[in-house]
Amino acid sequence: MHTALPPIRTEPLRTACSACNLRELCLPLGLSSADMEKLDGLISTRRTVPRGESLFRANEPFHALYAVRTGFFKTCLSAEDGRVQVTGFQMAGELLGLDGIGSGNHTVDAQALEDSSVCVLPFSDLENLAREFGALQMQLHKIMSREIVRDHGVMMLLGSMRAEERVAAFLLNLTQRLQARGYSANEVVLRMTREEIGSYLGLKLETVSRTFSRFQDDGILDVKQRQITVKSPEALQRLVSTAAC
Amino acid sequence: MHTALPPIRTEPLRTACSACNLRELCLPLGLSSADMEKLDGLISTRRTVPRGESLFRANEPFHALYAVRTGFFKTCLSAEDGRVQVTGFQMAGELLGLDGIGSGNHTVDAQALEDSSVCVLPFSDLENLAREFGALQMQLHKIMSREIVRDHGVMMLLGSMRAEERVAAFLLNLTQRLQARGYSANEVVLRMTREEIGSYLGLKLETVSRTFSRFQDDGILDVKQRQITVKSPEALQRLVSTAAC
DNA sequence: CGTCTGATTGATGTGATTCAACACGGGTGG
DNA sequence: CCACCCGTGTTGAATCACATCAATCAGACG
Repeated sequence: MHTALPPIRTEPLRTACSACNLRELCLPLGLSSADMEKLDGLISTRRTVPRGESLFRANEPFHALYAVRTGFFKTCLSAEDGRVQVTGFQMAGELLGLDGIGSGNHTVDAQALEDSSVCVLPFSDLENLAREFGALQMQLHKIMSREIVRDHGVMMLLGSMRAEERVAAFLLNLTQRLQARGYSANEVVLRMTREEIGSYLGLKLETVSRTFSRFQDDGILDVKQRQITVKSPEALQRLVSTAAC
Repeated sequence: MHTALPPIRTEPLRTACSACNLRELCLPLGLSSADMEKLDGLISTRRTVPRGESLFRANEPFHALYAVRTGFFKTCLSAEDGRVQVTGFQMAGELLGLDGIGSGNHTVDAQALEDSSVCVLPFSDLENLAREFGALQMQLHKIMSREIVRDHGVMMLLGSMRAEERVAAFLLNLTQRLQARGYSANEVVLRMTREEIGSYLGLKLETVSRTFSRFQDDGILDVKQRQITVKSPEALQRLVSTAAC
């Protein structure tokens, strides 16, 4: 410990991909350190998004993908008639904006559910870099493919699961992703409202609330507002995997 | 007209991408003719899939994407507990297999609903070619992105639409895709059963059947088994867009 | 011509929604 | 510092849309 002057930059030194603690979860996964340095050069901008603000909105022109550094987002698809569907929740290391590539315009709103920061990945630069580095290209393709697979899972959930199973699957998915980021698998602080969970799961907020209460009665969860303690992950797992029987 | 000997090859000359009538709907979209010739070289194999057979199955290793040349497919996701979700129906010009890129294994079963044929696109070759031709890379990214957007639309459908709206949206989507391929927008021969439609839409087959009947009573459709005549596309459109009101 | 799969239709059941009342907690302003 | 308020969450009762169960029908096919 030294007693020298305080650092001149109050802002912390910009974390490079190569030094980012998310590199095993994010775009750089599988890249050599040489390739990763090239990727560092690409990320010239970062952006902070205060809670409640949008990172981008539907119909805005698409220019970049965004990698969540810190915080938590939701993506919403809006229908002409005003209905809104939450299509996903994104946490650190996950990519936002893939929906915009196809048409050149974003198709969903990405809103921060808590104060958040993202790395901006200008897409044409990313494509250029991907053409140079097969590993980056492959990783990008894998990420897009996994998003498709995730969506298929949600389709299964929405198409054929009952409320209890949906909520159980949602909680398991959330805890697993948090665990991969070094958090406890049993303690979750929900960043979203019951209504947002319901929208994602195709349920009304009352049904989500009731299901949480039932899980608490059954000793599976401890629910204190948004503070959830998973007392029996096994029970949740049983609910999703033996659902039809 | 000449009277010479019959052609030596009974098989018709292989259609190249550059000469394919699907090129405006398929991967080659937007490629220069020079690029398209390179793509021709990539497609060394074609495959026919008889009705009822699988093009690939979940958990099989992923090697290639498939472009539907003729016919009709469904993709199914199976849960451990035996439940099955139809995740999509694919027709001429559409790509199959994107789900397999992420893990290296297919995650769904792709089954032909009628005798079909596909172009086989070995994925590593495709990635190599995409690295050479920015236009091909861009087109591949767009196709994957559009699949994500489509999935989001299905999530909206499954999450917040009622049975009538789901069936109306399904029929509209089908007729629009058929129309883009030169078929009538009013006459549809369904290639799938009521049960498969129901699985896709998150409904039971009886509900699908009843909804068809109701549409017929309302004068919106003419239903004769799998032969559907859309008498009022406007009414269908109204159902999906003014649903919440 | 009988069999079989897929489709239709009706009667009944039920899980989720709707509507409504109330509770909680965090923030603001008197 | 407390009263009030507002967004959020919980809970109950009634309702409804879809599922379930069951019978019958229509074509396709051997």
